[in-house]
Amino acid sequence: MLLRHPHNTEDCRAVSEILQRVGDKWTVLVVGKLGGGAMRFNELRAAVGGISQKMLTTTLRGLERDGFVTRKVFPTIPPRVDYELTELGHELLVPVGALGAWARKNTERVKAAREKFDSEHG
Amino acid sequence: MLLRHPHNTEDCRAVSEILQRVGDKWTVLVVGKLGGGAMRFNELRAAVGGISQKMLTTTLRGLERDGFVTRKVFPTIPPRVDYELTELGHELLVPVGALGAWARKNTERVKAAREKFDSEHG
DNA sequence: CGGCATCCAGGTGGATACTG
DNA sequence: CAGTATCCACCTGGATGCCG
Repeated sequence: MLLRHPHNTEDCRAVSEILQRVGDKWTVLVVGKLGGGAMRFNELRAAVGGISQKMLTTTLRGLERDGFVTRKVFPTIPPRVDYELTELGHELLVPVGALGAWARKNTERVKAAREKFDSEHG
Repeated sequence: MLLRHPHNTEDCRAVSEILQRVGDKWTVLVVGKLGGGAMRFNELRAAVGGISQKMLTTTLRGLERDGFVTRKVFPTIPPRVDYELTELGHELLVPVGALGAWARKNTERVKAAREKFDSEHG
């Protein structure tokens, strides 16, 4: 038998947890932007676009806590804070990027399925 | 080469959308269980565990709408409804499984990072 | 500049009751 | 058995104001 995708409960829970972790509104957008190199707080905010100050702070704190980004404070006036992906953060981008590639490749199929479903169900 | 991952805004949005789509509380659990083959409603509910009737219905409807599962009704008494992954659903499981594999492989690193962060930040 | 504190609207999901 | 309908607690995230 081929090595199939895992479908026992524990593995599914692990998958579910990581997906919920990175599946919030901003996390992958922020991580994606940081994939290009270190950025300052407001620089990152402008690059992501549409994110509130509160949510960028919250998102970055969570990523820092989990070891995906580092936070470097320069005690200057005005203050400067740099955020950068860790090695772990870069590694996370690999499977996330794979999922993204799948998504881009199959948007049309999903869109077609939705239109079919919606037309059939009033 | 630093540009291993896509980090332009459009790609990140696509990734973000699919992650939010499958990043809800139950979707991957349900899809994961269905990866083993077709299942009836209550059978699936017992297999997933802890999911309410309402949420299983909602989750399955969403998956059906997007073309990830099929719903087959047998007009018997009592009624019987089978749910099964489509080809698209099976394909989705590949990148999702990859992310899950990454998650299982790195839980310890994340856990260690969290403990370090929490001990340093009161 | 890069935060934190507060308030609040909307969405998510659980509990319960009812139905063909 | 496999739903639908309703109510409600909680959480996410946006807006605003203040601060070192």
